[in-house]
Amino acid sequence: MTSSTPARPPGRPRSGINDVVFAATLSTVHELGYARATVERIAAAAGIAKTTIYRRWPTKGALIVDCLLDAFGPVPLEGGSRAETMSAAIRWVAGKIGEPGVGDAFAGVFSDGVSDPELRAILSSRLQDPYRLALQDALGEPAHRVLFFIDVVVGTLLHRMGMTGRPMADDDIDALVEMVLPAFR
Amino acid sequence: MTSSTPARPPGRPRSGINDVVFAATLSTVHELGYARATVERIAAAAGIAKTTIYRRWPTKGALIVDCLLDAFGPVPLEGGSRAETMSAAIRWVAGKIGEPGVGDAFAGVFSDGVSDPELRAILSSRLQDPYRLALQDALGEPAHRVLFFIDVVVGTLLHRMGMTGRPMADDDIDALVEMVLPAFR
DNA sequence: CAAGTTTCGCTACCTTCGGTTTCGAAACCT
DNA sequence: AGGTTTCGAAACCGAAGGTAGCGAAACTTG
Repeated sequence: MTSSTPARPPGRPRSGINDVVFAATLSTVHELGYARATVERIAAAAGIAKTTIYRRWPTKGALIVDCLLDAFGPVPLEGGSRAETMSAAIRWVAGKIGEPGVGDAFAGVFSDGVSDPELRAILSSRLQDPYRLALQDALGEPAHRVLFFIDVVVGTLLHRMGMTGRPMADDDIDALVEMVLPAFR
Repeated sequence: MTSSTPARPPGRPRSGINDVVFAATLSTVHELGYARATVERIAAAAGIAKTTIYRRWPTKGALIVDCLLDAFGPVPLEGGSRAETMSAAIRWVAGKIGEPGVGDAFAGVFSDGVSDPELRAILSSRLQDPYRLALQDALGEPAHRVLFFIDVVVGTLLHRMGMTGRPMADDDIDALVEMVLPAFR
């Protein structure tokens, strides 16, 4: 059973700072915006060196994606009607995007991906795919329908965030839910 | 009547290169992506000096916005039923975003605006507002409803473009039209 | 305790890019 | 010809992503 207790590798162990870095990332992005939240500033806010960040994440984009994965966590999909499941998912992602720093970081890394195919691949495979698969399973919809659903919901929320700098208000989220549900009845 | 013939100002006149610059911008963005389409490369593609561009547009973002204004032109809103008007507007913007370079440029400048309030103001006032006002007039909807309509349509199209690198396919545009229309009946 | 291994912090550095400055040459009007 | 403005070219600045090198710190194993 040596493989099940994979004896800690030699050398100095990594300090458990991922959570600190994620928190520093969100707060820095929230305070300064995505572009001014440089890796150096994030490192300073986390109380570590910039090189330590680059030792763990290959690029700023990868750091942001991991940070978003940590911030979002799993999508809540407890049983209920299809309409309830979809409504809950929409309100959940809208709430997350409204949390301080999350929406800015999301919109920022999404924007960077527009002109960076490698980042786009990371974004698609690490961030979008897990939720897409969970939704396919919960809703019994084919992949392209779920991708369309994600485009509409996330696209709308990010467009509002990007144009106004603020998350979407609750009554518009209600309108979004009421518009999307009939299309997937 | 001296004011109606505003005697050309003295000095060397500006050469008529705006159209050349716009074309060079779109083709460069299309070939290299938004981030790699540097002002220097755009200028080279247009056969002019970088400083000439900065003499006419204060920032890269302002150049892109003017380029997009030129590329989009006025939204076609000839009379017809509300449904026909909205459907035509959706398909028109989807087609424009699908033109080479336009979608990339739009998504890129939108992304930059996320962390640049000044650019966001330019984007909102010069690009979004004219179309919003035209739609308010044509549809008889209040501002916040038209803004929601724009968030949904443009947000969805840009999210698809940003995640896949390609414009949305026709059948998904059909689904978008069929989802949006009942919400504005 | 000593050797070996890995991570950490720090500093310096490279490259790219947006944007500015400077200057001489060209184009236009009077 | 003289005045005014634009153009192209080149050098330059500052910010930011990302890298390299080094000594010190933190572990494991003998």
